[in-house]
Amino acid sequence: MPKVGMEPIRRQQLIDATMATIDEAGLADSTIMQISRRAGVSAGIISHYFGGKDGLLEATMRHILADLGASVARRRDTLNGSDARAHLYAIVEGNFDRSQVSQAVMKTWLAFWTTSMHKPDLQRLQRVNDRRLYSNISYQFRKHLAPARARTAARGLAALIDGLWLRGALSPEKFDVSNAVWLACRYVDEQLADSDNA
Amino acid sequence: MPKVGMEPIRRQQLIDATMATIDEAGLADSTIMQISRRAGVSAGIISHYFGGKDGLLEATMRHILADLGASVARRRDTLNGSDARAHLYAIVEGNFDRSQVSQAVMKTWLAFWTTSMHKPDLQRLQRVNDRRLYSNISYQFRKHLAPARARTAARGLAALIDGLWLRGALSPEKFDVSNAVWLACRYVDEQLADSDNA
DNA sequence: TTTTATTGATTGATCGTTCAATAAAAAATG
DNA sequence: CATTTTTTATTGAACGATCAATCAATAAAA
Repeated sequence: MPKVGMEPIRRQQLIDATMATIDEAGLADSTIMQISRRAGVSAGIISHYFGGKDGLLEATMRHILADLGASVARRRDTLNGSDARAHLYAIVEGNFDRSQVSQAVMKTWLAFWTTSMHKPDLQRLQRVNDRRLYSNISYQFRKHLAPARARTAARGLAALIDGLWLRGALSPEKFDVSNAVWLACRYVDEQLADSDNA
Repeated sequence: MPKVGMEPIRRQQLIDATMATIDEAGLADSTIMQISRRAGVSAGIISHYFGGKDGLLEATMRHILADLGASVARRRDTLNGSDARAHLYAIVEGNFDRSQVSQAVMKTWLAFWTTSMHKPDLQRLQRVNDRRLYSNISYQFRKHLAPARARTAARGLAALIDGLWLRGALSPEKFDVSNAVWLACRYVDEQLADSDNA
């Protein structure tokens, strides 16, 4: 089996297996033996490629964060120079991208949020992502709203996105993604409409 | 030390110690020895009063859920027969009650959310609480909005509350509770204002 | 003397890590 | 082209550490 250039393949297999295992058993009950077995390799491989279980978990979180960033960036690249509303819509839609709303990804996200509270490395990762979402939203709102109002609108939209996403993750029912996107976009409309009055 | 009627005292001590330990080390790294040591008792006591570690965790979650329910109920009892807006404000304020926004409680909440995804017992608890929040909000909105619009407004407000709360929990900065309450109440205002148009 | 409350060492099981052994591909050699 | 040699990839048993649960012993109140 050994062939050169296995590293990126194994890394991806193990990251996928990690999310699938977390989806099935939860992070607390995910052992490296379950993960490696699902990936079709031995347990020792994990320490070889990731230095240990912690390294695998951090790599998995980085992978999810990169996916989210790419989902948003992809949609925003299609509208160069469009108005703020279109950018805000793109941000909302990117956050509810297909790659972000599978059971496995949502459960992994939540598990990492919980874990990151006590692990500085993961906390830093989570925070960078959080600030980026807020900054992007805030920047767009500032095009139409005074700074203080833009900050408020950005806080509200970021919270609404996270909240819809969280409730979708926790609910046993199927996550109605298009309804969540619609709700968040309506919030954008309401905030921008307020710029006429005030 | 042994005196009759120790059970309720010990149970409360152990539940408090559980939240404090989760706050400090996270649920994943909270052992029954750490918890019992913090409570000033031996490890064996936990199995004696709660049947095991799982029983202690479920009792802790029940305790937090009861606190949240009481926080909301207390505020709503003071306004018998008031209008929908006042009830919705009370629900918002109850969800951001002092007892719900301490670091220890927020970290415990998040840990239980994550765990509940894989433990039917905890999932049922979490779900009952979730439905109650939504039902209460939805009922109030229906006084002023058509059913479909009331449902949407309720989904939005519930998500906004959870999202603000989640971002407050995850942020390293101090949770600006009054700002969160204000933001959620503004959302209530906007939804009720829409009943004039449409 | 009886009952209630509590202890904490022991037990059994689980898990992450390590590392010497192995196997296959790639490179070197004739 | 056939072979040996080297490199790369992988295995999985053994080890050490950790933890939840148990239960016989203990101590204080009733």
